[in-house]
Amino acid sequence: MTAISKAEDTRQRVLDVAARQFRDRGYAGVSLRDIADEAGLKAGSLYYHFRSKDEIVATVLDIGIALVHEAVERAVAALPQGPSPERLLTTAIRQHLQAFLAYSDYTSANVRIFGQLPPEVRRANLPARQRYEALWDAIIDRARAAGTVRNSVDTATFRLFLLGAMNASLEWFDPARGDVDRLARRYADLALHGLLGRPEA
Amino acid sequence: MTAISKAEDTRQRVLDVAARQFRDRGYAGVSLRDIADEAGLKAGSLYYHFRSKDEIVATVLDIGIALVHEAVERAVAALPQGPSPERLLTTAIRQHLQAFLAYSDYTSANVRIFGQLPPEVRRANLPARQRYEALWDAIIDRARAAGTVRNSVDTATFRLFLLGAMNASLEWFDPARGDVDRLARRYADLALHGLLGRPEA
DNA sequence: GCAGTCATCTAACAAACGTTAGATAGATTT
DNA sequence: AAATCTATCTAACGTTTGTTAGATGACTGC
Repeated sequence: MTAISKAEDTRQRVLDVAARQFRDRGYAGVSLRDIADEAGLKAGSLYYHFRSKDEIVATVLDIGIALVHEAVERAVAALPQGPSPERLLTTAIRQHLQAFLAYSDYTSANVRIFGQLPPEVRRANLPARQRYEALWDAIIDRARAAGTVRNSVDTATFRLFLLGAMNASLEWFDPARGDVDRLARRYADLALHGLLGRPEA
Repeated sequence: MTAISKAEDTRQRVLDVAARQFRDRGYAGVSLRDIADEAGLKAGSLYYHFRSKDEIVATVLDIGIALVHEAVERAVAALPQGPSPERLLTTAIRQHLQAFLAYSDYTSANVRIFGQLPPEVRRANLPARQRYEALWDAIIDRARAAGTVRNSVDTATFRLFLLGAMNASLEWFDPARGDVDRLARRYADLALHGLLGRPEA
């Protein structure tokens, strides 16, 4: 049995509760007493684990990005050499959606409340965001190198378009009632071929 | 000169200020004193114009949806008879993005803070949301009737995909520095033909 | 010039906020 | 058994919250 200290256990429970409450009611809409209540301790005790409310939300943000980043990076690295653009992007899309929706309390902090946080908190998490964007740009450019990507499509534009579409699934998709894999197949198909398929001349 | 009552003028100013502050700091992160300060009156005076803070945010939500709904509906109705799917969807996408970004303080309330609002406020605005979704489904189905839409693509899935991608532009696109029309052309191209264009057999 | 409506103000309310200091009980180490 | 460390609690702090009641001065219609 691995020795998990009581503090670490409590800390994790606090973060889980905080992430879910931030998602539902926003950063300012959740008080430390709300979090403490549901995590089974008193508001003052939170300060044994975190220096401030800002530090709690910053930790939630970091965890959310890290989980998705690792999942996508690992899956793409595990592909056989020289995958087709379809295979490469379908894999990245599936992994993003799976991780994103599996840890949706944490990831939704990044989507829903990032823009409402104190500037210092935002600033601290920007590097992690930019690294994840860079990962996607690299994936898209790798697909482009295989030759079948349309030249008229800009990498950053496509990345913003695709991540926007995927991240919005947080607002309506319920993994308990729908099949994430099927969603991923449909979104990959749309991202790669669009509503119509072949463009006109 | 049309006689705009002083009350109506103040009311509009309050809504403008409230929308922008909600966007930046969330619903609970903005106090009535914050709004009153920037609108040039005292917190208590807000109650001459609105019954509660909830009513202010509900009004902001309504305005945001109504502006975009009307813009898209009007532009689609003004198209010549029997437009091609490309023309129809490109027009709808352009209008959505133009209105969405032009009134971004109001529309971002719908995207950013809707999920964090008290359930009664959410419930009151659901019908307007559903009507806008129905408008898009009608547009997509009309394109489908023209025959060139791929059968494998589901209407609701495409609508969620596309609206998600477009609405995310709120988080990064600055109309003062970029060309909304160009963004619309690129997004329409991606939505219709994807990254690759023609799907494989 | 008077009455009434309009739009705003001041001042207060109880409740809730993030945060801190110091006490406390159980576990671990000496 | 004593001393230390760990994790939590209680109780309070000053500030801010949404909201209300009643006063106030400026316009409007007569």
